[in-house]
Amino acid sequence: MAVKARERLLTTAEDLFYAEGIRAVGVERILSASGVGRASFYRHFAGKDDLVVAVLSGRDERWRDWLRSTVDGYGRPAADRPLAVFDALAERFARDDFRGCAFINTMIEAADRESGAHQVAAAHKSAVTEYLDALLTEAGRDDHAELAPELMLLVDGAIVTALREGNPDAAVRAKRIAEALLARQPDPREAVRRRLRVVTGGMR
Amino acid sequence: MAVKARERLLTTAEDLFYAEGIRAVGVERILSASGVGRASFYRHFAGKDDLVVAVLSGRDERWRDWLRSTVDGYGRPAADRPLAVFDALAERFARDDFRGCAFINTMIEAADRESGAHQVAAAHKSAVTEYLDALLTEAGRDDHAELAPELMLLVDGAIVTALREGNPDAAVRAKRIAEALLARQPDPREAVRRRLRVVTGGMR
DNA sequence: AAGAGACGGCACCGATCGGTACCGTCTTAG
DNA sequence: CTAAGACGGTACCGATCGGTGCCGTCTCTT
Repeated sequence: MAVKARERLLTTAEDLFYAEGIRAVGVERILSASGVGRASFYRHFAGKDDLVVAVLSGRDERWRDWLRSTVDGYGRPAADRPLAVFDALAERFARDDFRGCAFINTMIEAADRESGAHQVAAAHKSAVTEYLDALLTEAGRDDHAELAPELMLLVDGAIVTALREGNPDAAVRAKRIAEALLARQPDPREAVRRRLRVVTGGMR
Repeated sequence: MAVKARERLLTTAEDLFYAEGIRAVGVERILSASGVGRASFYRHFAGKDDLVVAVLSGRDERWRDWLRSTVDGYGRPAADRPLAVFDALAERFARDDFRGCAFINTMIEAADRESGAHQVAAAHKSAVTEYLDALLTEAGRDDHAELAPELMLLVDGAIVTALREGNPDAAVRAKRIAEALLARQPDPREAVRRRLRVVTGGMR
């Protein structure tokens, strides 16, 4: 066996789900495309839902590894790395099989928030937000806690826009917005609060 | 007949499609929920695809009417109206049946760009972008042509984020980003180009 | 060489998909 | 009052959905 059945199922399903949507792809399609027998499929996975969760979990891990290594690969100083995220996105958007964010797509397709697929997708977005927070912190931004969700909104907006327009322009557009955001004069009241927090650090 | 069958089909289908997704809702569900007979459905619509396009077209028109009248209803000066869009969004996000943007959802669900549903959805987004452009122009922004797609990216980002987080916070977040964006120092080269365009206006 | 486990193929299940045909009823306009 | 048309109900169609069971083969390990 060149490649194990389980692996073939995962990669085939990931490609089909991403390209056409989870609901649009039946088990039969995955079986014939992967060359795996029907019985073997149900030996490896409890059912389609189980496969979906496994596919998304794998993609989550690999996607975040890709982002981290791509941003690191640019070799820019820490201060520039938050913006470099949008350069990485531009690479993604230019791929000819780009079909948006698999996790956003899943949260929209799997309307039920309790479903396993929906929760894996939600967890992915939280993890990426945390990564942005870390990048901002390493860049020395005191306002990282406010900026991270704002950058995340720009990331998701860029992804949806790129999908909608069918070209990668949205990445540079989002980067320009992020530049304006990072250049923003911090709210003076917030700044005072932050300074106080440092001075009284740890006190209660 | 209190309400005509066609109307009941459209409103019922719109609710179900928006709440659960187009693919997730079968014709049978729409029929039983609306109380319309199967034959009557196919008398009014060529098929499910036809119904989907009709539903989306209606929603497109009503959604844009709602946005325009809501923004106008705030009674703010023209200069503040672009930002008021995000106040309107906040109202939408707070509705308990909020499930994101029906058109983004459709473009994601209907992966085929050639499908009627996909194209209606794409046209909706273009129309909203034009509306933003008009608001910015009326606000006296020379850079309206660059700003409109940027605001649109923020709108879509806010919608997706609000859906993801399950609360309306993303609206104020996007508004703060938009404020930073509108306060941005215009690119001096762009400003020169704009000034030139005015001076040589209409010349060729 | 032999046994075990992984595998692909296939038949089959009930449920549901989108869609068609026909029929009796109810409303409405002339 | 009557004829026409809109309507709801139902039976039915082939196709596909997710899922189960069995069977023969192929490949490893011992």
